[in-house]
Amino acid sequence: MGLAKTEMFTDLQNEIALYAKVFGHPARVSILQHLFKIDACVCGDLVNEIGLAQPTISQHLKELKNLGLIQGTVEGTSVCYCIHKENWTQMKEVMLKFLDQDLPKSDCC
Amino acid sequence: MGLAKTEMFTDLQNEIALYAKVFGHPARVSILQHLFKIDACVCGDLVNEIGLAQPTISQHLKELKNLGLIQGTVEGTSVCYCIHKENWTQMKEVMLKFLDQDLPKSDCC
DNA sequence: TGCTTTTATCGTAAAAATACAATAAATAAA
DNA sequence: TTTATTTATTGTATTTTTACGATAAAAGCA
Repeated sequence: MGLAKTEMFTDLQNEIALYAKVFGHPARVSILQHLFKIDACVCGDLVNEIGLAQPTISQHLKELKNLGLIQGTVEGTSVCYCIHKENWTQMKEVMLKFLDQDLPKSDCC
Repeated sequence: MGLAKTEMFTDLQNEIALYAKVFGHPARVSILQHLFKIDACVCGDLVNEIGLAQPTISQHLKELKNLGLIQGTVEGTSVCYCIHKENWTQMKEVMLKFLDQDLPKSDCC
């Protein structure tokens, strides 16, 4: 992207945007859905599950890990990933507060 | 961004990603928060409210409108924008279902 | 009609995101 | 130690996003 002028926005606005940006790609949505679905760690089968090259998946996993939404533990030659429960809950609170604002009762335009 | 291979993902995954992408910039988050805050239409003061150039704001508004999250009606020389209530509610349902999935009870990694 | 105000569009420079081949790194197995 | 397996990193071409100056378009006012 071009350079977003983050300094002119509040911390909350930037935080919401950062979370949203990581959900802004279907591959990462897919990875997260898979982690929820299997209800456990994913050890290595993500590349087969999603049809992207291994470096691409690794890059997406890194972004999710950088935001703290998933965690990975080394298990032999492979790495097991799962949802970071605490951080996911914290993210959810922030996003729900943004999405769940009261809509105006009156019709204006 | 580079080209996302949307054809290899489900409609839902692409829909979630599209909504998230539009929230993935603090300026658009700010615009939406302002629309909620004033609980009415915004007619022209968005450029002063947010510190970006007028064409930039116009571009962000267009993206929000393209996704149907806001609507605008012409009012003289200015245009009044507000949240599109039905579409916002629909978007919220999709996003909440994604964010509010059950976390695994067991600690795996 | 001519001028002002407000918003949209066009064009474009700069920066970021995406995808993947090539390669490195790390661990297990032989 | 050598080989195999799995994941991370590097490098890079392509595309998209962002921001804004310049300009057009649309409506009100003089």
